[in-house]
Amino acid sequence: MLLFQDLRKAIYEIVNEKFRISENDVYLDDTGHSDITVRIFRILKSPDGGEGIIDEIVGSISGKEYVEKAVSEGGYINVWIKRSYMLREVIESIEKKGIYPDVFQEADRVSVEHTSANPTGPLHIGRARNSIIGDSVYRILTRYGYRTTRQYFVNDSGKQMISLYTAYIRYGGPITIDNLLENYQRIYREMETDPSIEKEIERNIERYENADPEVYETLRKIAGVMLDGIASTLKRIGIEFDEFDWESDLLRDGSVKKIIDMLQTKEEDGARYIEIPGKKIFLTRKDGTTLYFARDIAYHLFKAENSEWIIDVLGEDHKDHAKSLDHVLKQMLKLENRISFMYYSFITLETGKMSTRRGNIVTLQDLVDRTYEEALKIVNEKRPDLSEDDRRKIAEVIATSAVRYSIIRVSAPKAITFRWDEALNFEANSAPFIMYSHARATSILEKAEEPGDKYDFNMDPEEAELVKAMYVYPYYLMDAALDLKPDLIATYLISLVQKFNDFYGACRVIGTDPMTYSRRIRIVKAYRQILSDAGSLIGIRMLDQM
RNA sequence: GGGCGCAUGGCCUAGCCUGGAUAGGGCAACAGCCUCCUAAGCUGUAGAUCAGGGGUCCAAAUCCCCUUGCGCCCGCCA
Repeated sequence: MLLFQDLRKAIYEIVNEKFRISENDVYLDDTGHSDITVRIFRILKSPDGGEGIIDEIVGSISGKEYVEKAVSEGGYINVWIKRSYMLREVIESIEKKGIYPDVFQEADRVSVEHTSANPTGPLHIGRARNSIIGDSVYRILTRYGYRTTRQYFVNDSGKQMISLYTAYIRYGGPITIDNLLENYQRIYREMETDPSIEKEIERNIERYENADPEVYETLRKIAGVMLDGIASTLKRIGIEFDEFDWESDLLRDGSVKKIIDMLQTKEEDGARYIEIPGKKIFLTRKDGTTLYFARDIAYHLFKAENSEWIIDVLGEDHKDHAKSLDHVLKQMLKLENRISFMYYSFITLETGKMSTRRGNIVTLQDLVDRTYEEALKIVNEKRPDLSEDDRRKIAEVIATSAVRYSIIRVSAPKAITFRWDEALNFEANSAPFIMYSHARATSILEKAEEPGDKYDFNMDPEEAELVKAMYVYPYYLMDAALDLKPDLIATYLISLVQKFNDFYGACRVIGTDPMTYSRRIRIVKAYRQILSDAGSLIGIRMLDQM
């Protein structure tokens, strides 16, 4: 089986044999000039290049069985791949293996750590960007053939968490998300005028690190309730974890202490720190309690035991932290695992930054709920023929897919200003736009009879374009996986759906002659399969009707 | 003050790493398309000094430098 990337490589080698070029000079063209373009400015300019050699190269490329034609135009050789070849590759893979492509297989184990939000309150949409990016990366790498583990590092021993605990002790009330959150916001307000609170928190940190069972048990219970809230909201949009790794476990089994002893620490007022180029990094406070950096080193060494490739999804505020961490792990501790940090910019509201402590947040829960209400309204309008239960189920799938799509479609380094009207737009460039085409494709197949075994390749232009868009899927999958760019899948999906919509408008399936019918049914089946495959990578669930 | 990131039609966004053929989409606007597989769709019109300036190159949205604006960081917080 030759995928697009194999063809590209083969053509590169043909050209490179005659004249040294860069691999980047052979690329997927999406401007309509060709399928694969070879840039030959360098050859034309060269004294030993020129027309003769170009003709020879064009001749060799034309000779390949999958090449429709190759022509030199201006500074390019435009290569067209046979659509029949593309169609056969896609259809055979799907009919024989049930999936396209089926060739990816990687030996390495990958740890994807994402979310890892302090369980001090419900997840807001800024934090949810972390989860959505992380889960998409997990899905893409898994599809690409890696053995992946999703990990959440639960901070139950930092100052914020102890503050939450201290607030609970001071103000009481039930251990519920609402009450704990109210207490948490209250303690930060009162801390401003009452310095004794700070002291109380410090004492509790010390008690916690010294495994005072009273503090430990209550705090784990509090963290558990908060974490359950976060986890169940995430589960609603299809995000789950393989492991919840608790900071306090690393504290209790001595691994944090071991790390601190291993490093060449210096002291200042009893606080231990290390020096890396340009800065001091404190690992402990003067009272001996540990700091996040120390615990994070221990955590990364823990992850490194089971994964060759460690991926952290982090907010842009963690860039310096991660850079220092990377230095310590690789330079000082000689860790050889591959480590990738993915950064994303924040989501802000039109009214400004979000803050759990101050309470001005849009939670993921709010967003999904409101998106669901909006989706339900539209489904009720469009499909009064369906049962209420069906309409609710459809609205739920639309809402969860739409929320994920609206966040993943923007590349990670770009800041997002959240606007309700944009979040609730279900037209083109949204998950419902993608899902709708799946429902239409399904509808055709439901009405259709089984086609014959034979089909021909006399495709209309819109069919041929759709076939190319499907054939090229592995190429985008590869880029998204290796460059860690889940947003590429969103871009790909939209272009694929647009090609299907063109096909749908221009080409009848049902009621055509047997050979055409047989081919088009196969195309629609393949499309449906590839669409839900690619959609699932970014958490879009397909519906058979909507 | 130092560091990192971002800037593309009224609005949102792709392309930038790896420089090359008319800068792709979408929203909003305007004009059309349902006796035909779901109109959450499709077709067309209009709209862009690719933040500004300089440089490198046969060729710059893309690479380099400067400037401006915005976001983030510079804790014995995480």
